[in-house]
Amino acid sequence: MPELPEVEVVRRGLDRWVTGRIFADVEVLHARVVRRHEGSLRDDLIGEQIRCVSRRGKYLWMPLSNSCSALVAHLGMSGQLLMQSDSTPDEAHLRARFTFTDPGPELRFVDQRTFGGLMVAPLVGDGAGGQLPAIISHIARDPLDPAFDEVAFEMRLHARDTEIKRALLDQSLVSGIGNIYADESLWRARLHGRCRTGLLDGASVRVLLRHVRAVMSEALHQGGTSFDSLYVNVNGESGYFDRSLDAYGQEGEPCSRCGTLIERERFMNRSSAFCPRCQSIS
DNA sequence: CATAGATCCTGTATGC
DNA sequence: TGCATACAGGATCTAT
Repeated sequence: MPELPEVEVVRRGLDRWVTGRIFADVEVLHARVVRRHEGSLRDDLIGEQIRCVSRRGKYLWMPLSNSCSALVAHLGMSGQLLMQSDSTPDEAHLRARFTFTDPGPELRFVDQRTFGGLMVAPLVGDGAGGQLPAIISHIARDPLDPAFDEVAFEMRLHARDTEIKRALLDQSLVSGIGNIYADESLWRARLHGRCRTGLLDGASVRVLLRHVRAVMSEALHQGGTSFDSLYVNVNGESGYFDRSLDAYGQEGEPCSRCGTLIERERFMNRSSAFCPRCQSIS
């Protein structure tokens, strides 16, 4: 599942391979991929040059040379952005193809479950001298963003009456965290996902954030190694970071801290893995 | 308004 | 063997 580290790996790859290139053609092979786009993606992109590749949380966008809009991408659950030679056979779940005016590789969007999407959207100021697509202005900065406001996050978290895991997954509070890194961060912080946010003091929140940053940084560091082919497997099965997981997917395995068997419970329509002994609910 | 739950989607794994 | 069901979950929409 692509969360912040995986999306950042993709961003770095795209930045190197598509920045400065000009769209020659766009082929949408599955209507659902552009369900949030009004009009023709092709018409809005042909002739536009990509200025750079940016990211906030799990969203990617490529500002265009018209200087007022960007191609926005979200990988959803299973999306991949791949650089491929035009002679490479189409992938089974190829949803969109972007070709360029130069002879370099084409860009493909492959997405088995079609939770991902593409759209061209207007850019607005981000309040700190930068720009971001208006459509994602509700997405909070992520914990690796230098402009992430830790104190403001603490206050918003404390004011909220909900469970801490739900809050971590709320992209309008803090972005980039998905089910895997939420479980890992909570395990490291010895917090149960159902712990109420109102019970956490500032120190606890800071410790939790420190673990969020650490686990994401470690995953990002390892993700860099599989990057040469410009292929990042984001279907949750491959996993260069799998060996480092202490909670996610570890149901029935002994907790690497105390030996108690990791348990799993359904929560928010998804699985939560945790150590029933280490992780406190209050 | 804030929070909780339902929903979309398809390949893989499991159960009978 | 074959069919049916459960499961994976990010973001958004709907309900309370």
